[in-house]
Amino acid sequence: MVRTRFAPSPTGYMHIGNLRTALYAYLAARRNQGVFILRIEDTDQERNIPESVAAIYNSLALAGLAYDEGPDKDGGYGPYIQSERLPIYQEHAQKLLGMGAAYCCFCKKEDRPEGEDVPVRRDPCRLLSPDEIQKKLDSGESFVIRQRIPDEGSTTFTDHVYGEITIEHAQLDDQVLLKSDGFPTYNFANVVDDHLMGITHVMRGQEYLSSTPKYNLLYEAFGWEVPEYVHLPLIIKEDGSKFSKRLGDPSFEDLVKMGYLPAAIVNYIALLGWSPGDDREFFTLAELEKVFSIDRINKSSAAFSFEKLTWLNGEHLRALPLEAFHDLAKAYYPPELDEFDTLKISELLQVRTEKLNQIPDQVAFFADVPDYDINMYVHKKSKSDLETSLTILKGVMPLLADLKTFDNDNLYMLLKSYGKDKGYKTGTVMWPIRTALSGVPATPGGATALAEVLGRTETLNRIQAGIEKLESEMA
RNA sequence: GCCUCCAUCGUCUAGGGGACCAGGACGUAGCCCUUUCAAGGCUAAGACCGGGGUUCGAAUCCCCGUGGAGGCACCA
Repeated sequence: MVRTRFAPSPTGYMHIGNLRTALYAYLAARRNQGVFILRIEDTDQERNIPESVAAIYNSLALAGLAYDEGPDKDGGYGPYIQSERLPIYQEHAQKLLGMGAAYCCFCKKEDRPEGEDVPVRRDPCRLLSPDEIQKKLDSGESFVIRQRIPDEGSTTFTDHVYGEITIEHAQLDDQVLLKSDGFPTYNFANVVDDHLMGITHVMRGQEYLSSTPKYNLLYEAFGWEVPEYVHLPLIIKEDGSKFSKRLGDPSFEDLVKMGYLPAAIVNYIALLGWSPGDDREFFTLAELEKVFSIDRINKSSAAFSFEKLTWLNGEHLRALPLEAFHDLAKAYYPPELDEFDTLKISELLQVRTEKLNQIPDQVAFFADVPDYDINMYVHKKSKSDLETSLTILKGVMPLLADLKTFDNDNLYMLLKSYGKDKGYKTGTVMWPIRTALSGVPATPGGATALAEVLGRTETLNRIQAGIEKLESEMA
């Protein structure tokens, strides 16, 4: 039985790399009919940000990553919040102390050598005699519990992504297991909980690769089975730097606010570091659950491309049923659009929208024709100039007023044959009409589609306004 | 400083000794379609970091170099 977990610490927002770790852990579980667990790692009292727990739940829900066990979903392995498991860590730390695999350290935090190039350190407290330790304990001196790393030898493990890794013990610090405030460190809590919760596959960022032997030493000290490791490559920005909230890089929730569909984001990040092996790129979460496989995860870090995400978002938008797209688009329509058939507008928009938040700009002209330059009537490819525009707008007015059924098909037939009669190519007729109706160079849909949405009255008004503009400004 | 990892088009990637004068996608350019813009179709430019091996044969295996990244906290 495969059991995976997503174990975020509530210290900020859910960034892209976190979400992908969650996604892969989720997919690995689903793919193997396993169990996906959410565990909150709130062991850092200082960095905890209570609101970010809500962000975690929200992001997971948005992404559709449903967990089988978690703080609000007991599966018999709880509690699933580390701050509620303190006695468990205490007990296990004592066990380690008893075995000599750990020791008490009374050094102060400030004693640690400063600087960028900190050498591997063997703590002086290792050498304290039992008497000395007892004396310090009795005097109430604060202390931490450190792991006793063997001086000699090395540890080798096999990672599913990176293969066999060997680290010399001399490279490993005597890391702190239990802090002086009684809280465990990530390193310790993680090992204890992963074992107690029966995690079979530990999925986490590549940054843990070289400290993994410390974890294995702990597993071995307890006599526990070491889990399978799946270390994931980093996600970076296109300039090679890391994502950083400080520099304004968007979180998952930010991306959603920017008009990206959660489904598209999930699809995109699934592809950052993993590929299906064929040329397919469009996947729903349900489809990913069927094809995901750990052994197709890549080793090298991947750059996040907003351009490609935007394209994929467009693909997802277009794949939506019209009604679903409409429901999403509605939120971006200005209130003035209510007088029109917004479903029809959505239909025009769907194939031309890559990001939801571009919609307001795309539809602004429906509410109001902007003040545009008269030269917008000039378009070489359509063989449109000021004179033809004026002539055509005037010539077309009575025909539009008389048209029985004012819809796209009939408008198109009418205007096309008008052009044929007068010796204009269709584009020459359509250009000035579309311009008069919109006042913008690019519109979602052509002249007749816009006219249908605007309706006969508004269409005639706008064309009349166009005629007047041309007449006054051509003089 | 020490340790570990990584290295194919600008970007995401396929490739795991011969099927590769390296395939797909985004982006870019051009053409087609066309009622503007999109969408769609077609085409083009664009990469195996360098050097040594191993082999009949290397993008694929090994070594060295170079470049990049990560780790070395009472942070996770």
